[in-house]
Amino acid sequence: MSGGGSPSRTRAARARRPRFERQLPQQRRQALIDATIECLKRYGHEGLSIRTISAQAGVSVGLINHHFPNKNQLIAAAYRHFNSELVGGLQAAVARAADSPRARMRAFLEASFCPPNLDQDALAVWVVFWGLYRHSRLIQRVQRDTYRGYVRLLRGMLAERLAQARAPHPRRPRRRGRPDLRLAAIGLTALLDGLWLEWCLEPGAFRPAEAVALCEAWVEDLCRR
Amino acid sequence: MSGGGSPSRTRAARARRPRFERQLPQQRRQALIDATIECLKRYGHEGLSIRTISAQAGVSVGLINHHFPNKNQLIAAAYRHFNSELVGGLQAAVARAADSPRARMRAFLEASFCPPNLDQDALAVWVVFWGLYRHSRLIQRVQRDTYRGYVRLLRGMLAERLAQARAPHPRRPRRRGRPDLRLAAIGLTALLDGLWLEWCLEPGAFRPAEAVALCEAWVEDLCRR
DNA sequence: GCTGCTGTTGTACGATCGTTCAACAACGTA
DNA sequence: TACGTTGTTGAACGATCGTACAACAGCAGC
Repeated sequence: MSGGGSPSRTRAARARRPRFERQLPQQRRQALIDATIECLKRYGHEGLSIRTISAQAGVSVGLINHHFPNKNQLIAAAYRHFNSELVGGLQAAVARAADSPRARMRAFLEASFCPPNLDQDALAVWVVFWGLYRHSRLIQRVQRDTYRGYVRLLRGMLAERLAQARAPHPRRPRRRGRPDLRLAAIGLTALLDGLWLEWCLEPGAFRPAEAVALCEAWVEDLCRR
Repeated sequence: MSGGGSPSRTRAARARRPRFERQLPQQRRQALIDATIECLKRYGHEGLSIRTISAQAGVSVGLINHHFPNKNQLIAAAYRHFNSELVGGLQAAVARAADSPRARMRAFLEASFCPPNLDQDALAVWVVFWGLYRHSRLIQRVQRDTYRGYVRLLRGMLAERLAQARAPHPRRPRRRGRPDLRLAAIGLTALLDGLWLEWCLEPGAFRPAEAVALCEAWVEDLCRR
């Protein structure tokens, strides 16, 4: 209606709103990844459809296959992004903390039990990705690539925390039954993940601060052994 | 080919293999539920299709809607069965154990870290169900119905275990910082679930016995406080 | 203002989805 | 042996799925 019917380059024709905006591939790819995660949060596994995602991103159905070879590659890219956001956020929180093993561990735990990590929507996203894990080599590869960074971060902090606890009495004999670092890391990871899972499933069951306290108490017990 | 072309009731006609076997609704329903779980183990979320499930059960596509009003009801029934198998198995293990709080707790833990509960296939099934949780009221209802039994079992055992630990010194004042039963149950559940999850994701990372030991050490620490 | 590239659109296609339903057939009953 | 009940089949329906592709159009460079 509002002008522009003529093909001649009148001022009105030039001023009309473009039907779409071209973007750099990198930006568009990221927008599609964000839309994928948003769809997972809103609709769960059913949100993983080309049409749902493209609608969420405000683009046409054909665009996804222009930027990604197929749907699975988009999902894997979204999983990679989601994972690195988590690990990156935790690393940043640790880096911001005071320069002591105890403070770093606390910062790590508090970041783990805060938004955006402690979020029911986030659990919904994780769970769908986990459900794809067994039958998608792409997802398995992303998992292997990113999980390493998480384990290294947690293990490093636990190691320096335990080392500090022993430091005041360097010649004290190692008590029988002191768990090795490997089992300690396994246990802390389990407690952390389990609490995180429980809270997301039933946010009213306990407060995030209680989860942090439970984890810290666990580490304290380890140090006292 | 092999006889029976004639509609007359010859002996060959009567002896021919029936094209299908009628079953009681209850039996057929259970067979469909079993097939659903088997499909989830084999194909993950993609196994949740009417055709896949009916093929697994060896019946036609139409039969499912004869025994279940729709697909979601079948899935919910499968989830209910899967849950009660778990809780029932754990209860049975506890009932078989010696009559002491410590033995019961150990039996519970060992059953938790044994097949069929400790199983990668089982995790794949759980994860798909969890992915449906947020967007299916049916699944939410089943979860609410069955999870209660699990929590009650675990909480009861932990309560008697902690009570026993206090028993020898009934008049000893309650120490500062002793966690209440509520938080203790939350922590044990988290540790248990987290270890179970970790093992299923990476079965080589630790042995089931180590998981049991970690949980028992955690309970021991609780008792000593 | 024109041209070229390429990001973007939207229709079309075949496959598969959940569900329906008329017809079939197994088997208890008389 | 004939009948009636009802568990069972399998074709068919419309909807939706992922992907392909020809046409369109935004925008930089000349």
